[in-house]
Formats: sequence, C-alpha cells, structure tokens
Amino acid sequence: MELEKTYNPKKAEETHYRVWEERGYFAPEINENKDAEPFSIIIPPPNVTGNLHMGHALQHTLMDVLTRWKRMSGFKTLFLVGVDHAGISTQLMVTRQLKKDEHKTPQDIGREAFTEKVWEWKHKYGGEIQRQIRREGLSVDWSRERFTMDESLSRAVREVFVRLYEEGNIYRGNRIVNWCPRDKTVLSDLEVKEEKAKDGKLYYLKYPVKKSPPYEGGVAAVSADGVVETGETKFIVVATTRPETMLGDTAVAVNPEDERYNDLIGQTVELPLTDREIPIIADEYVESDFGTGAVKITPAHDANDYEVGLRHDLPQLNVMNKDATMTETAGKEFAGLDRFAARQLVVEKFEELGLLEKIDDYDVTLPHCERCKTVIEPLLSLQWFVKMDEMRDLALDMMRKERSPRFFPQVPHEKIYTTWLNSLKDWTISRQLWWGHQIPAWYDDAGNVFVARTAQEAFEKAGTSDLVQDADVLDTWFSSALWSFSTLGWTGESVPSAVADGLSGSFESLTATLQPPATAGGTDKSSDLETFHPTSVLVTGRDIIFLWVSRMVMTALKFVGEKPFDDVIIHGTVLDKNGQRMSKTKMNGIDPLDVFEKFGVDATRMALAGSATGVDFAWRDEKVESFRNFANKIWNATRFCLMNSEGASVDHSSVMFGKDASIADRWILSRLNRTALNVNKALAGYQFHEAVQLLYHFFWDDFCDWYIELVKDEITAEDASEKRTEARTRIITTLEIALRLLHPFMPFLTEELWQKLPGISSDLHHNSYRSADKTIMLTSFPPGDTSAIDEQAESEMRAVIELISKVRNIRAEMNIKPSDKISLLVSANEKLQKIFAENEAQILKLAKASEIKLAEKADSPKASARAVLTGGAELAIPLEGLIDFEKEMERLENQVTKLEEENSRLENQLKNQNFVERAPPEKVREIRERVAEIETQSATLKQNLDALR
RNA sequence: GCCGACUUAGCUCAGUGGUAGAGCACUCGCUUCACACGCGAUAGGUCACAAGUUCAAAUCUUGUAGUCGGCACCA
Repeated sequence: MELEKTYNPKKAEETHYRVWEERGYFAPEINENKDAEPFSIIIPPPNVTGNLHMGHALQHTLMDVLTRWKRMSGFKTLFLVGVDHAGISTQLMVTRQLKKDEHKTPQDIGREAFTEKVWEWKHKYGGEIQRQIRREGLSVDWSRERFTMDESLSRAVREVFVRLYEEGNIYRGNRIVNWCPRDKTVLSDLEVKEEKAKDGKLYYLKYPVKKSPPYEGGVAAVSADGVVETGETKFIVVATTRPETMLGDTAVAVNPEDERYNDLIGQTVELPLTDREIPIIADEYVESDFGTGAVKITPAHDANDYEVGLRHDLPQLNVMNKDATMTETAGKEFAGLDRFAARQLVVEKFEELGLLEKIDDYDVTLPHCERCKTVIEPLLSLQWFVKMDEMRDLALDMMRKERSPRFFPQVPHEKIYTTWLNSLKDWTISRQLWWGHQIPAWYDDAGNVFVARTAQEAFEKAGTSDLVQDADVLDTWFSSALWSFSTLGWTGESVPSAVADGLSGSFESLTATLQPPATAGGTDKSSDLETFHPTSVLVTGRDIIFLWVSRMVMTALKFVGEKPFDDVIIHGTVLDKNGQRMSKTKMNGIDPLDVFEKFGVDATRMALAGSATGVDFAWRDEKVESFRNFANKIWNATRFCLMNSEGASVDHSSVMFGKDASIADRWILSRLNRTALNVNKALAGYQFHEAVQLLYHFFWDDFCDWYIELVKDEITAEDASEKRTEARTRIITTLEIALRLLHPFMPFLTEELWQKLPGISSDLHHNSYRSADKTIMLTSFPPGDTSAIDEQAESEMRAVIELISKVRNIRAEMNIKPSDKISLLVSANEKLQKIFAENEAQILKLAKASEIKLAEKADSPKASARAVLTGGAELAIPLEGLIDFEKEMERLENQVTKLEEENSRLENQLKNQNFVERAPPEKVREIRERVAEIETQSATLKQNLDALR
C-alpha cells in the first residue's frame, strides 16, 4: 500500500465523521467503565438561522480538542450540542421570506400561522449549522441534541418563570425601556449598543416664563445667567438633543442650588407649540454647569426624566407611538409624523416663533438596536422584568467564597464579571415577538393576571377558562440562561440528590432559596443532570459573558443549587488581516468553510488552537497554510513508514526498552514522553497554543528531521532481518503514539493514517472502549511517562546533532558541493568519542562525510576548516585545495567575537560582588561553568587562527 | 468620565525576573530514492518611551505616548 505523495484532506473528511457518528463514538455511553469520571461541555448554542463563522470555528475547535483529549483519557465524555431559537433574528428572517414569497406580513396571516411558518422554516433550513458542525469534526453527541424550544426546555422555562413570579422576583410594570421602533419590540440593556451619532446637535429652546408679560416676538438677548429677557418677557432656556420630545414635557427642572434660577422655582412656563403650562421644579439631578442648567423633563421618554417625574409627581405624557411616529397627544400638527420629521418641524416652529436660541454641534452617542442598528427610543412601556438581586448575590457569593467560575484567562474577565454583577439592574424579559416562549401569564376580563405552568393551571387558578394569554414572548436569553441544566433534562420536577438532601455546608445562602422537589425521585433524563452537571468547562467569547455566562451561573445556582460549570475559557476574537473586527457590513469576514476547502479542516483547527488563549489575533491564511504543510509532513512521514513496514506492526512493547538500546531510540522515546507530559500539562491549563507548538516541533523537528533520518538506513535496508523488523516496529509504534497525541487537534488526518498502520485493532483502545470497533479516537491518550525521560540520551543526542550541524555549517559556508564527500577529524574525550563512534554511520550520512576519525587529539592538516564543540571537543575538516583561508579566518574570528562578547558580559556579572553573594548559588555556578566552556572554546579557536596566519 | 488590555525580528504572534523565541517572508545552497506543502545553512530585535525596585527587568512598580476594548454618562 502506498500513499499519494500529497495529502488531500477531502477523503478523510468525507468518510470518518459518518463512521464515528454512526457507531456512537460520540455518546458518553460508549464508555464501558461505569466508574469513569464524567467530563462535559455544553456548546454555546448557535442561532438556528446561523452560519458558521470564525468565532464558532475557534471555540468549537477548543471544545472538541478538550473533549477528544478527555475521552481518550478515559473520561465519560459528553459534548452536548444544540441550537438557539434566536427570537428576533429568526422572526425577521421568516418575515422577510413571507414578504418575498407571499407578499404578506405576519399580521396578515396571524400568530398561529406565522409560528407554524417559522417551524416549517426551521425544519427546512435550520439544519445548516448542524451540517457545518459535522464538517468541523466536532465529537458532539447528536443523540442528545437540544433546541431551546424543545418541549422539555420549554417546560423548564415556564417552571422558572412561575417560580420567580411566585417569589415576587418577576413582576410586570411600567418602566422606561429600550424600544426598537423597527423591530417593534423592547430590548434589554445588553442588546443595545452605544454608537457615536454622525452629526449630533444640541438645540437650545426658549420657554417663556409665565407671570411675566406675554412674549410678542422679537430677537431675544441672552444674558450671562441663562435667563433671557426680551423687553419684560422672561425665558428659561433648555438644551436638548431630541427637540421633538418637548411635546411631552411636563416640567422644567433646575438645580436647587443654582442661584440663577432660584426665583423661578415654583413658577410655570407656557410650553410652546402646546397649550400646556408646566412647572419649574428643583431637582438635584440637574447639573448646573451643563447646557443652560435648566432641563426639560419628559417623563415618558427619558429614563432620568422618568425618575424626576416620579419624585415630583409629574404627569407622564406619551407623545410617541411604537413605530416612533408622534401620537395625537403630541398635537394635531405632529400626530403621525416620524420622530425625525417631528424633530425638524419642532425646530422650524421654534425658529418661526423666535424661540430657537441656537443649535450647537454636539458629539452624542446614541443607543442603537444591536441587530438592526436603528436608533433606540426610550419609551414608557408595560413590560415584564426579573429582579436580579437575589440571583446576583448567589453569583457574587459563589465568586467570593469559591472563586467560581474560574475564568481563563483570569485577568481581566473575573473582575469584569464581578463588577458587572455588582451593578446589575432588573432584566427586561418580555419581547413583542411571536417566535419564542410565550409568557405563561393569562389575563381575565378585569385584567387580573394568572401566572401558571400551563393554561389548564391558569384556568384552575382563575376559576374560569375565559382567559387570554399574554401576547409577548420571553427574551431568547431567558431560555439560554437555563441551558446548562435544561439541556440535561431539568424541568423542575426532579432535583439532583445532592440538592434534595440539602446542601453540604459550604454554601449556606443557597439553602433558603431551594425548592423541595415537586415530585420524588428522578426521571431518566435527570440522571444526565446528576452525571454531567456542573459541566466541566464552558468555552465562549467575551461578548456574551454578561448576556449568557453570568445568567447561567445565576439560574443554575438558584434552580439546581450548584454552579453550571467549573471553568470558563474566554477565547479571543478573530480579526481580519488588518486587525479589524470581521463584520458583514465591512465585508471582511472570512468564511471557515472556504478555509476548510482550501487547507483542510485539520489545518484550520491547528491554526485556531495555535493562537494563544483569550488573545485577539489577526487572521492569516499563511498560518493555516503552514499547518496544511504540517499535515502533509505527517502524511509523508507515515507514507515513509508504511513504505518500509513489511514485517512490522504496531507493538507497544517494542518501545519499552532499557539503556542498551541505541541512542536514537532512547532519545526519541524520551522526547515523545516529554512531549506527551507537556501536552497533557498544557491542555490541563487550557494552553492550547502551547500544546500545538509542542506537537509541531516534536513531530517535525524531532521525529522527522532527526529520528527518521537517523534510523533510515536501518529501516530501508534491502535485506529482511530481525534487526530491520524491530527498527520498523519501533518507528511505526512511535508514529502510532504521535498520531494519538495529535488526534484531538487533527482528528481526520490522524484517523485516516492510523487506520492504515499495520497491527492496529481495538486492543489499542483505552480500557473503557474495548468493545468498540477500532478507531484512533478511542485509543488512550498518551499520558507521558516520567521514567522514560532519558536525560543522558537527550544530552548525547545533543552532542551528535551539534557535530552534524557544525559540519553542515562548514559545508554551507565553504561552498562544498553536496556531492563532495569529506573527512571528519574529531578531537574529543573518551566519552564523546564513544557516542560519536556509536553513531558513526548516521553522522557520515547526515554530514555527507566519507569517514570520521576520532582521537583524543586528532592531527589535522593546516588546510582545514574547524569548529569547536561543547565539552572541549574539536572538529576539523581537511580541505586541501578547497579551502579559502581568508574566509576561514573570518569565520573563526566571527566565532571568537561572539564568544568574547558573551564572555565579557558574564565576567562582568561575576565581578559584581553583589551578584556572587546574592544570586542563587546554582546560578553563579552555571555562569562559572559557562565561562570555563567559553574560555576553552575560544582558546582553541585562537590557536586555530594562529595556525592559519 | 471610570476600568482594563496591548505595544517583542519585515509580517502574525509566543515568552512574564536570570544568555531574546516560533511560523511565514527574506538571503544562500540543494531535482539527497517520505515530503519542493520539501531539505540544509545564514541573516534579522538597545523587547514603545522614561524613571524606579532588584545582584539581575522584555518580564515587577510608576509615569508618558500610541492602539484597542468594556462600562457609565450624554439635558
């Protein structure tokens, strides 16, 4: 069997996933060890409308690496997958399609028909993200796939809603909320993004003060104190960025300490463009040095004004409709006008009346709808809210007492998370949409509200079935907040035994909030909850720490009585090659699927995992390309081993040998185990890039560049022999172990190659997976064996590598043709001579030399190129006729210079009495040893130089 | 306004007290029988700037500049 010369990832990517999935390798049930420790990850559910982007590819890769690593390490592993119903996005998408296909609006067809359409849409097109997840190679358990609107998850949503309501933590109230006039729904603070307005203006409006003579036109003069006098008419000037809201003003406020306005407090102004008279009030909220120090108060259209209004018992005049057109209340001339048209008209009218004092350019940041970018309108509206105080305290206690969750990187996320929790406000949870979990509240004719888990329950509570359910749905993040436990079967009916039994000590504040189990015992589903909750680690982006991570912590603590996850990995953002955020509007996004096509999934995974955890990084195709090359390197190394595998098979006893084995074998085994130990360590600390670097360099540098080359002759020997078979077995076994180490990162390539190795079977599987058909993904992940670390072999191999490298250097610098064989004269102590002698064949081959002469002090002709080696050894290459004496002298001089520079730096250190006294003794010793080594080497080099002169 | 991160080779990035690292690009040499997606050999950095702590600072502290991010305010 011979492999193609170049690895083409297509075939592997098309075949193995299906097999893995079909054979159930992804499900935790594959683990036959009933005592296996669980490991679980839940995927941050992508939107059902979503397409894979680089952020997904990154976080998915990290999760899959961890899952595959843990699975291979014998854990009972669950990687739970699911999608989010994504209320607004999905509703918008289907609305658009409805308009396009049938020229209808959702209102035209009605709620029931519309939601049915959305379900249809979901069944038809909603599977894209799942296909893409399969393409990525994620070892997720599809048998447990969840959707936030599954019946069991919806039950959990209703249960949580009802419980919070019954406790008084969910309430319905009139508040100033963030209203998106385009999506026509309320949004939570987190779904609003502040953005700089392009041409912000601050308008100064003059309100005539009553009790002064009526204003009769004319240009007003501004006095320094902000009160304007024209003739006898007094004005108070207010500054605003939203003039149209003046139509809903119900007061003008000044700071009580502000002397300019002291005498006006208690008076009234005649509100222009209306027939209303509004009071001038004093409130601490007003800052005297901003604007004119006088503020128009519009309680129904501004959060601060709302508060002021409550304090002063002001009327709340709503002048704006849900689509941001003006209401009748705004006046006949304005009713029906869009808010921006109304703004213009108000300004014009003020100007006509001579009441517009001035317009300043003004940098304002305005709230925008995160999704549709429309300017948010603060609006007084009746909505459902969650009081967060109690749950916030649970989360804060958890952080304070147990430092949980552990964030990676801890800085700055732990602090950001804590700070945010500390200033948490009530959460607006109702949404004016049809797609989502309809709020489980029913109303009777009298407007009484009945909150219940089901309509039936509501009817019972109300004593009538003549009820209407609340039309709104819940914020999508409400169901996402329950994701850690709702996906594992929690519906509020069963509670894990740990909770039912009462909490063991450490977290007393929870006890009070726990509900007794509604029904005794658990369901089948709840065993997942017991086994896999809390989940092991959450991998997500920093943009949803508040939206999602914190809320999962709060709801899990409150409703399950335990944290939702131990660790939270916050990965970085993938930027474009110019360091800009990828966005649809900038058209600078890179489609992971294109990258998969071009370089393969495994190379992409390596490139993503190879970027430091938590750090933003600019996307570079070149990086993936280098891992594509790496994949090809692995392919070809395997190709080489397979071409020379006759008689051999994977046999782990072949790499259990003693000190009598060859240096190369002992060395590669030592390197392999060192790599395995370090990779495990790196993964345990979520240092993915560290693991990638270790694997890359082990495989390429150690295994390919040195080990294969060192044992090549033995392996490719023409005549079959026991020795050859043993060497072949050793290399193929080493390769097999290396492939396992690579598997979590490069699942397709490693499976493809592993399946081709001679002698593989499910006997190689981890003990927990012996019954499964052979696959690399169920072999045991090499833990690394400290006893296989062979310092002596590593140091001896360093000497061999140094010798070969020095020869190559001389060859390159002296322009010796590859075809020219040379002689090596090596002066060295007995120990080194022995090492070189044992590796003579390899040294000759790799240095392209015809002979090597070893001696305590070798005689070398003057016409030689020379180098010094560690341990007092010298290398001379006789180059009669070939040597360029000038060049050789220059070469030697350069080396002397380098050594002397280093020497003087070290000598200075040693001269410093403080260093010698205070630095750790071993540090001082190291430097003394190094100085001695340098002195030997440079003395030798100088002798050589003298000999040339 | 408050908080935070970052600034290291041409580029993208590791490294966080003890002699500056990788990949790519560059230069030179190789159709060496696994791989030119390759092999071999070089070159390239006063680790943003300034002060301080220390025997020793790219690494710790403070300040400055630039870049980016989060939060708040925004009449």
